[in-house]
Amino acid sequence: MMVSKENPRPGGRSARVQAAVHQAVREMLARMERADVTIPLIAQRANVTPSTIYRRWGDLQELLADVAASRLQPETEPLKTGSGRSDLQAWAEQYADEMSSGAGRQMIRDILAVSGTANAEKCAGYTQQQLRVIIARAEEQGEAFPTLTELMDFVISPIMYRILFDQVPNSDYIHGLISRVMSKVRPSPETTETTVGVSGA
Amino acid sequence: MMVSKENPRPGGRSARVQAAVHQAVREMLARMERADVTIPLIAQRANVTPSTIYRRWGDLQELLADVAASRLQPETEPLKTGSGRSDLQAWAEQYADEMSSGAGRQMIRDILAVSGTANAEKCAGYTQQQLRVIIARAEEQGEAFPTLTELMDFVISPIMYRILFDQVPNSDYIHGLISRVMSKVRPSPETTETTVGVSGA
DNA sequence: AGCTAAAAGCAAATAATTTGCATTAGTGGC
DNA sequence: GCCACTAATGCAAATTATTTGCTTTTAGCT
Repeated sequence: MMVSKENPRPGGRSARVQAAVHQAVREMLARMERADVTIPLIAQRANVTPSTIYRRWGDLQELLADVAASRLQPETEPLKTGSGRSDLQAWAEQYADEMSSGAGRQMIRDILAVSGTANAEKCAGYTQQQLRVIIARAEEQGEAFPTLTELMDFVISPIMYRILFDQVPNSDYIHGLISRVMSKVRPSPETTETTVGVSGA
Repeated sequence: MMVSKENPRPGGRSARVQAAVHQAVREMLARMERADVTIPLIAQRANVTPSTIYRRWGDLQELLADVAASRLQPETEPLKTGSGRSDLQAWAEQYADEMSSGAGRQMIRDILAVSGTANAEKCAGYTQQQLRVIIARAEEQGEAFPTLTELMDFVISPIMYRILFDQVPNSDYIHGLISRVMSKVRPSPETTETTVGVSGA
């Protein structure tokens, strides 16, 4: 059988505890200052003993990262808006909005704060999944379209950098990124620049 | 007078305490597991009482972020290698190396982990400072060269994204990014795409 | 030199974290 | 379906980190 590598024993109670703790964290993050969120308080709200949380997650950072990663999982496919390009524009704007909101920003930070990269990779994986859907649709319709690597490098990365280091990217900025990456598409049938591809997976 | 906005009273003792604490943190990060670095231990090594650290920095995360930000300040100008492009290539490779090393990665994470964006902005500011030097040199020699915004968006951002979310960028990858951003230079004298510029500062 | 207040030290009080042991409740064998 | 097995949780004591009121030191100023 093997349900998954994680949770050696995912049956009833463990799952309930995990759900209760996650929900407690989400509620508390919504209702109070993040600095006031502590493991003992979370435990109390989740009707769980603190040592359970310490044993399962280790510390607050890891727990917050775990919760954030699960919240960043997209629940819907990118909207169909008519063309690959406009799908991309609409999706990227929503992505930037969600990520640059106070809550979104904090979730990314929580994910990046822990030393293990598992959550961060999961997060990037979600993004790539969404982009692949858009790419596949565009190609199905015969549109020339950037590769996944190009989109990650020249649309997602600049947006994320600004969110993390600078200021929030607005809609015009995103439009500019997309214009630029689209204009590069199909520069010539066989061409230079195979060096960019590193994508893997 | 007004020495700076920070440190209302930067004279002798405060400065000594700050230096001792910073050095203690650097030494401990070099010598032990980060999970074992605690404020009481830092205080002991710096010959300072823990409450001093708590009052000045608040908590361990803020202290680590402060130390990391000060360590990321570049100490030298980008090397001159002959052309703007090769300056950029050399500098970007070194930047990526430093940032993707275990220590560099951790410093970025420490900086991003705190809610205030002051340290993150400082860090991005350092990068821009270095790039401006390269740009100025290139333009002085009449080379066509990308703008600061273009370099941040299409060279730095992809590198940083990979470091944070994915895997370390290698030299070929960076070369590809630079080729691409250079190939876009001077598409036409007066041109479209004024929408990309948001740089500020 | 002397005054003032910011910064640091000290120690007691509070809160978080760790840990050993007891209990509960999934999982698989029968 | 019952039983044995063991992972996961609960509980409470011990440890460690953090906060806080008060005192002492010392930089900055006149």
